[in-house]
Amino acid sequence: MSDTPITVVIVDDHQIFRTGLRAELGPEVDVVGEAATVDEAVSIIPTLEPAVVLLDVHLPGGSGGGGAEVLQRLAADSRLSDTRFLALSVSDAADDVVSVIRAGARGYLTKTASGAEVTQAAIRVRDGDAVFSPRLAGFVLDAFGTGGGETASADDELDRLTAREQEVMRMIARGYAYKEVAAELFLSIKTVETHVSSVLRKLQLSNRHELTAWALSKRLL
Amino acid sequence: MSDTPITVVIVDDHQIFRTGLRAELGPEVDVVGEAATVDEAVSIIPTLEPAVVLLDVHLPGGSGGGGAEVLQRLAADSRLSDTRFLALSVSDAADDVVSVIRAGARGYLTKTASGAEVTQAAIRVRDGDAVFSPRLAGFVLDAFGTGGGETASADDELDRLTAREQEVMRMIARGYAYKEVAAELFLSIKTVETHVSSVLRKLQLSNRHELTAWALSKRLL
DNA sequence: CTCACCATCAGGGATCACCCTGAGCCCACC
DNA sequence: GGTGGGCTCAGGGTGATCCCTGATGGTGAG
Repeated sequence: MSDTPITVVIVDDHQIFRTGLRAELGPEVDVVGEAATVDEAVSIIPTLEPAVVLLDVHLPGGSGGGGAEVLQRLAADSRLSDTRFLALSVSDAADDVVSVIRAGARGYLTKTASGAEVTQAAIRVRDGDAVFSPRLAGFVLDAFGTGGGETASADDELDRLTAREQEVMRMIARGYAYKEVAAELFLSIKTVETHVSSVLRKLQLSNRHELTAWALSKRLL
Repeated sequence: MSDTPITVVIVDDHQIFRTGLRAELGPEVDVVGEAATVDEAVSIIPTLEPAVVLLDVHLPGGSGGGGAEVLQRLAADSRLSDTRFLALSVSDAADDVVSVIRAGARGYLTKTASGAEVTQAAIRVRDGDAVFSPRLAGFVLDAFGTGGGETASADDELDRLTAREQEVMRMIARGYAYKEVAAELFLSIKTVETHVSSVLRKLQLSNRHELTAWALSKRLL
């Protein structure tokens, strides 16, 4: 515990929530920046080098990966070796928790938490603890406890897709026609076809309906 | 538009959000009370008689009915004949919107709205307008708009499908190929095609992906 | 009985989905 | 400077999807 405030960046797409969080956080923390989208977060966090990032799980922007995408895209940044991420979400859905924790978050609070609770959680995360909302604690132990060392399997398949493939995959899984994807991403239909074929082959699926089911099961939509 | 501020009650289970909303709302509104649960809301709103209630759709307490339950339990209260309800939610799910609007809310904003937008919406709702987030507007018109007095109910479209058409529709919406449906129901592929065409025409949809989305929105899968 | 509606199926055509091969470009890595 | 991978696009093909027209037989209402 140092005497200087903990520097914090708030990442949330709701302006009202960001304002409320700023007001509710105690003097132990110093909000040095805010971001409302995945891209904004990826842009400002490395320059601000905060001690803790309060990260909303459901975020617009980027390629649709939400808070987990922020973690993935910043994972390799050496400037952030001392930065901890604390996930905040209205959701207590198992898959949301698992994906963001797998991506590197050190804690997970639901937005029912008070400002004081978030403040204390930020302090504990800064000091290396992992913090979870009480009713998630047991569940988290279930999900990670038995699994020993490697988690591997879950995002393994997704990681084998390139960035462009993931982008196309999400739209196809949502039911967009090839021509719609092409128009949206400024590609030719043939390029979209190529990406879709790659995705289906890599995931060992045979059509877009199986892809939709797969994406739903992985909470990618 | 009067010169006196609009009296407002905020109903939301997140303290941080309530604080943020208070801070972001403009001087045109005067927050006279807050509630965090269904029961609290039902208790305080009749005594405060606010002009507008900003009502979260997902609320704890009561019998689990969320914001819609608040509306139902206060519907008969004569003290609230001049009180308007404006729903706020992180969700833009069709069912959430429909249920709370049916229960009597005069508008629906997603929590991505800024404080200024909420302020303006509160003013318009107080003046009798209905206010919806832009991307919900079209959808709401679809669900309620064309029908004058009657909402014509959700099952109306479904009832227009024959038994066989519904059977085929469910399988198509689940992603079955025509030949698979044909094999499962002991029909020729051509018959399946006919039924699918009828379904799409009756529901004014253009392909199986829209059908899947439609069926999901109606919870038929 | 007639008429409307439903379920069944066919032919034919337009479009879309998916696959395979091949190719040019850029960029990072060795 | 070659080598590999990712992104882009094309041609050509097969099967699936969707629409339109048209036909048969059954069934219940008037």
